[in-house]
Parts: sequence; structure tokens; C-alpha cells
Amino acid sequence: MQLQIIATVDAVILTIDGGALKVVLHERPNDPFQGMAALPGGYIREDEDKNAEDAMRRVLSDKAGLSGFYLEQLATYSGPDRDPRGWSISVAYLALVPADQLKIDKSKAALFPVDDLPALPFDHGRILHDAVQRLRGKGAYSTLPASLLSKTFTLSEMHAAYEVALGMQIDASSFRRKVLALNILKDRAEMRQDGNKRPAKTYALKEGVTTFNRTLGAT
Amino acid sequence: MQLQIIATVDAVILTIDGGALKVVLHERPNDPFQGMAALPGGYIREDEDKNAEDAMRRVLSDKAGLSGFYLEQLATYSGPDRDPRGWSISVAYLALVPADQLKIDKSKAALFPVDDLPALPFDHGRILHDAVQRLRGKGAYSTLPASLLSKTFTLSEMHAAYEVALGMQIDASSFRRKVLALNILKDRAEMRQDGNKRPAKTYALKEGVTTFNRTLGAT
DNA sequence: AAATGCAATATGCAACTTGCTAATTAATGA
DNA sequence: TCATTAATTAGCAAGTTGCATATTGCATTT
Repeated sequence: MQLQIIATVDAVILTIDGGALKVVLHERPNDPFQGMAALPGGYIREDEDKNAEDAMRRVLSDKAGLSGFYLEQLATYSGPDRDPRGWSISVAYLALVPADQLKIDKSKAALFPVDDLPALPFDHGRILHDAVQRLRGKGAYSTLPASLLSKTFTLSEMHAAYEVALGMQIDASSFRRKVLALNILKDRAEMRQDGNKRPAKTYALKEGVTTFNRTLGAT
Repeated sequence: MQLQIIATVDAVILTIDGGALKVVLHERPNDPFQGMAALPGGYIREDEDKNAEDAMRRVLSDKAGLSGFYLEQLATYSGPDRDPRGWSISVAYLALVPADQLKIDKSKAALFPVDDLPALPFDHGRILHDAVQRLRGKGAYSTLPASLLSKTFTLSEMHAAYEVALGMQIDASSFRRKVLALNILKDRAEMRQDGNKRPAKTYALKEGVTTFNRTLGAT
């Protein structure tokens, strides 16, 4: 009653690098599409994975040495044609990783700006597009963009992260006022960031806060 | 390298009935859990379904005679234990259907208020919970709740739908003002709803409008 | 025919938010 | 000490929002 089905997971790993939103693409080691840059992914292993998310974490840990980052399920893509090997179903995830936590093996992977991408295999173009949509949509009224920063950050860094993640300019003054009024941050010790100018106070996200009613951007 | 995997789709069909948000549960005709009320669902058929959504529409059409309603992918649930038959993966969907478009075969299915549910098989309890969360979260700044109304509706009906969908009271006066300012509705002919009182103007959603920046509820 | 009941719809307003622009503050280096 | 630059505050006009109070249009009742 049920034929063989190919079940996989794929990750859209986003980060901020050089003031731009970038995605991690791996060079595929095997067929199909051997040698092409593609979203990192792998098979779900029924014998060892507790579920799809578990499989995704295993793959990300193995392929990219990643752990302790923000991960949310994006959507599931399926059909007979998306993978030349046959009817397949892929659960895609959105991962947000601070740049300094990404250690890329340059012989196998690289960062690409999300608005200047090479042709991608399978339906990875669509998946990537959906991932950016999700970040932009949900990011405006949630702490998602802050997941692209290290645990501790300044308001200027947070402001910049939101601008990059949402792909729009946000008035710095209003941003500070709104963020502070939302009461989603806790203070930390201070530090000067750029080395020369006035030092900025540092903050961290309060636990459990993820979404709010007012928007931090958009219009 | 890949064992047999069970691939299914499940639907959380929500509607407004008697002023409450309700879900359609089907009585399972076969094992496992034969006879229990559960989310309607079925196998993905690789030989005839173009993808998971296609399978979902086929199932809903066959089991409930539904077509032309709002359907969005919710999330995918997987693991070795959720289905006693083995490692399974289920793509869940959220369907929003106007009450008058639902024709339930009472010998096979029934409506249950989402805040007073029977015990559910598999992980259907969690899926249902996630579906309601989605409606409440996304509904505050989107036209989702209006999908629970017929094509044409009055502002009072729309207001009531948002209150039920979001599970909170919303000031009627502000609601009207905001909705009209958002410019997401187009006028229709008028009609009196309750028969005796002042007749209300009717509206329909403009095509393509789905989300907006201001919130229609929440705080 | 006028008064009444009710929901639909509109008005008024004080309190709050928001986008801008213009200060002020804290380091650094000349 | 002063100029420079980023961090952080202030000030304000314009726009929004919640809430309370009218008004309006039918149907039914006096």
C-alpha cells in the first residue's frame, strides 16, 4: 500500500556577515547534483533519529559542528519530481546562527548573500525564499533577528540585526525606545564595541520572551 | 539504507459554531484506535498525489466533501512512537471552513469545542493545540479569522469571528474603525442579518490581502 | 403615527505611540 | 583642550487607540 519514500531534512542556515543576510550552502559530495552548492541536509534515519528535528540537529552537528542555536521548523516539501531519485518528502528548518559561532570548512561550504544566489538544485530556491519570508514576516514582531547575535549585544547591534534581517531601514531612536519599552531585555555589564567611540551598554534577551504585539519595523 | 516509513496527512478543520471555535473530529473506521474521535487524515499516495497538500485535499474531498476553503500547512510531526504501526511522518494542515459550508455526516464525524475536547489518539492533541495557537497568533494581524465566514459578511459578523478565533474580547468601535482604515474590504449590497434590527452593510475581503501591520486584537 | 427596543454606525476625546530632528554624553586621538 | 564619532535622550507634531456617548434605520408596540 505504500511504496518506498525518500524522507530527508534540509536546513536554511542564516547569519549576518559583512552587514548582509547570508545563507550557508554546502557543496554536494554525491549525486544527484554532485558538486553543486545546496542547502545542507540528509536522510532521516529511522533507526537512530527520534524525529525529524532530531535528524536535523544530527545533520547540522555532523556537517557543520553546530549546536545551541535557534532552530524552528519551516515547512515540508514533497512530491515525485523534486528529487530525481523518486517521490520524496523533506522537512525544512530555519536555523539562525550568530556569525562568530559559524566555523565554515571553506573546502566544503560557503556563505552566500540571500539576494545574490547561484542556481540551486531540487526546490532549494523555493525553500530558501520561504525561509527569508518567514524571518522577515515573523521577525518584525518577535525576537527572531536577535538570534543572529551573540548572547550579549548592544542596542546598536540589535538595531543593525533587525535592519538586516527585515531588509529595511528602521529609525534608530524609535527602535531603542520601543525595544526598551517592551521590557524584553535584561541589562549586562558594559563594553565598548568599536574600540574608539562611546561605549555602549550591553543587554541579553530575557528568557521566554519571543513575540510581542507592537512591531519593530514594518509599515 | 531506508526502512519503510509511514507518510500521512492530518487536518485540523476549524469552524465557528454556536459562538464557539470548534474542530471536526472523525470516528476512526479502522485500527489503530478504531472507534476513537480523531483528526481526519489519510495516507499520502505516491502514485496519485502530486504532493502532501494534494493528498490533504483529496482526503478532505473524499471524507468531508470539502473544497474551496482556506488551507495552510501547519507543521510536520514525526517519530517512531506516535503511530503504533511504526516510524511515521505526518504533515498537518490547518483548514478554516465557514459553518454553512460544512456538511457533517453525523454517523461518522462531529464538532467539538476546542477548549473542551475528548482524549485524542496519536499526537493529535498536540497538533490541535498547535493549530489553535497558529490561528490565535497569526489571526491578530491577518485575515485568517475572516476565512471562517462566508464570502460576504457584515462588520458585526467579522467582529464576532475575530473574537471567537482569537479567544478574546475586542472593542467593537475600534475594530470597525481599524478594519475600515486598513482598506482590506470591498463593499457589497446590503442586507439585514437578524431580521428585525437595523440592517447592516455587507463586505467581502479584497483579493490578495492577507496580513497587515496593525493588530486587530491582542495587547 | 409616535414611542420604544436594538443593533449598526458615528463622534469626541484624553492618553498613548510613532517618526523625525535636535540635543547631550562619553570615549579617543590630535 | 578640542574635534570627532557613536550612544543615548529629549521634544514635538501627527497619528492611533480605548472607551464612553451619540445617532440612525428598521420592526414592533402603544
